[in-house]
Amino acid sequence: MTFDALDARLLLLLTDAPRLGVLECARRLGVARGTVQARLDRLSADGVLTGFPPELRLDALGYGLTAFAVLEIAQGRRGEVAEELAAIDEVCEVHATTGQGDLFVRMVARSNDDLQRVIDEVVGVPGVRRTSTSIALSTPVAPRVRPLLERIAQG
Amino acid sequence: MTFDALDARLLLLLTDAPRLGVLECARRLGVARGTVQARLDRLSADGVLTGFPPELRLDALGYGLTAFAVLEIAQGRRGEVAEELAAIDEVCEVHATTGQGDLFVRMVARSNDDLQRVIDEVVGVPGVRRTSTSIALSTPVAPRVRPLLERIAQG
DNA sequence: TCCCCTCTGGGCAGATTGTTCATGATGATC
DNA sequence: GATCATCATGAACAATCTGCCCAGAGGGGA
Repeated sequence: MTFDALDARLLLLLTDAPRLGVLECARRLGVARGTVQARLDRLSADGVLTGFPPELRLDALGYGLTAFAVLEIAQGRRGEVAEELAAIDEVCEVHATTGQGDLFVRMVARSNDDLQRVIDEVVGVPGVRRTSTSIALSTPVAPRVRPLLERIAQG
Repeated sequence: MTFDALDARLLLLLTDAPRLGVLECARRLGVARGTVQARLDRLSADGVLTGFPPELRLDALGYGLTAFAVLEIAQGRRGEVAEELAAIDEVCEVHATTGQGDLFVRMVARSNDDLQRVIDEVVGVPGVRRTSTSIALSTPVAPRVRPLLERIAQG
């Protein structure tokens, strides 16, 4: 499985203008249309490119608050707890981590009251021992992959 | 600015099949093509829908390790530190938070050695006081918005 | 040298896009 | 109750793009 500069340039292009057609991509990259099609197919087949999910500004949707929680889990109940967390709509991301905590959770909410409710729900999951939460005040660097792609593209 | 069930259903549809054409969306939603077009335009104009970035599996790209760091920052140097962090390619996300730490960082790396290097780079940013890092062992819930959309769509 | 793989450039029929228009339905305003 | 603005519909148009096919060229490895 290879990933060359052309792949990276293609993905960068699609990052900037994701609903671009194959033909237009080919033009901008200076390659044949079939090449772009083949690359996209291959990237998908290899599992590198898993999709183009819509990127939403949750705050514009009413979910203006983001909070993080570190959960300490009772012995051997991690999987079970993770499942319960996944069932909570406002839980947007869960990682199992090394270190002080066992699970790391990102969640969103509409208001302070709403956040209180979500947090209660999260820490109320059976198997959760100790928790510590903090609220995101701002996001200096929003989730991104661009720099890595640019490096591969020899930007 | 409104966001109704149709908008949510449209976005869900695009979540599942992002490179779907407008016409096909219209068919599946059972509405006229112009309606879908208008909705997409409006969502973009309103800033709710900011794009369709390609979703990559970084591990398939060689970046198999994800780590989190909580940084305590020297008084009044948060902005400055955030800028420095943004300049590090492997830093994929930074949040300013309340609570024990001041900045929360997500980063990726190719290997343990590589991670060591990245961490050194991060904690070496001038203005960073104390740090604590942990490695993501698994990701039970990958970043998602789906449940919230489904709720709005009255799923 | 030969083989394999990829990229290229072309062509084809069929589908899709952006756009515009007139027509209803809905709901708010006066 | 009448009027107006807003939004969805369905249809039409030319232009473009898609998926698919093919033959040929070039580079790398056996």
